[in-house]
Amino acid sequence: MLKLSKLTDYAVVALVRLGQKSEVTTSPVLSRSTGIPEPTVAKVLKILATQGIVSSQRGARGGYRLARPLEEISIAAVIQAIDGPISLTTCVDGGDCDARSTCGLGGQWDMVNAAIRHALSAITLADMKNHTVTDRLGGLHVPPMPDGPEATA
Amino acid sequence: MLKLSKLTDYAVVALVRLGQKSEVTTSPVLSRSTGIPEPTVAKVLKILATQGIVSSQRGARGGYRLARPLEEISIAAVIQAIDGPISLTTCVDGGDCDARSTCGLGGQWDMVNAAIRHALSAITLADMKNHTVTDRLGGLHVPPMPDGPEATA
DNA sequence: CATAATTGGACCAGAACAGTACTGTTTCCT
DNA sequence: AGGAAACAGTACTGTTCTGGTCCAATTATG
Repeated sequence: MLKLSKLTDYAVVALVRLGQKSEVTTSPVLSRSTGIPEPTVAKVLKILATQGIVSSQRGARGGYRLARPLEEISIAAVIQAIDGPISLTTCVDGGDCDARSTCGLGGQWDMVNAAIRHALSAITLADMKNHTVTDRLGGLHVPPMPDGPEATA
Repeated sequence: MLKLSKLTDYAVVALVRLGQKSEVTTSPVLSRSTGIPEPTVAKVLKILATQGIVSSQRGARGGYRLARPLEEISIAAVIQAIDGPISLTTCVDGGDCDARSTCGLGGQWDMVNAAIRHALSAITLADMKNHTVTDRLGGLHVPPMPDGPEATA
């Protein structure tokens, strides 16, 4: 379906929320403020920590914090952190393709991959937060939450 | 992994090959000329027929034929035919998202989806064929990719 | 009209993913 | 110090989806 994993979706949500507060935040708090199940959000944060997207603080009073400002994190980076490399086909450069000699289109997919990657790299998490481009949202859309309507959990 | 199904890859290969002959072609013939297993190529063509990408002729002496010239078929169309709609998340407009009220980013993904769709719509099957870099099959070299074929509209 | 060729649709097996749970390590607070 | 809180890593389970196979409907041909 050419859809990215739900984990990635969660990652973006959590990261945007995380970018709205400067102090470290724990998984349970993030879970409550985003609506994502606690184990899942914990898993996502864990992965993001290993990829350097967020920095973690262990121990009591620990939590997670954005390693970079939202403006510096592209959607592509998040996708690559969670879902792995962005390669539409297995026929990428270096990949093994048994029908390579007969398929006739060499590595044309690289062009497509590059296009996708470029489009995804141009959008940052800040773009996801600032509702700049999207007034055309016909449906229900959420008010731009002032600042953490939870935090006092 | 943000990769599309192998079926889609096969579809592109089969379509490009199909575009190189004007008469109707059967699945077995296409299988032999592409290297794709017969049942698989048959399945792919079947799906493409239902989506109107190719026209089919049942019965003896039947086969498949391109419904549109290669130049008129975009990669996006093929992907949508095989993999379904291009929607990176389930949170698209009209989709059901239980965490919609809390995720905080309304339908920002639509912007990302649109970017992807645009990038994919700009590449046609003719672009996949016409290509001059098919000479280096064994090597891994990325085609000229200045800044993305067309992603910045 | 019978036969053969070919598409059309349904079915089944395998893998990949999402989600959950558990255990271990680290750090703060009392 | 001792206990509690929170991250880190691993393992497991259930579900979904892709990929592949088989049988039925259809049509030209002899």
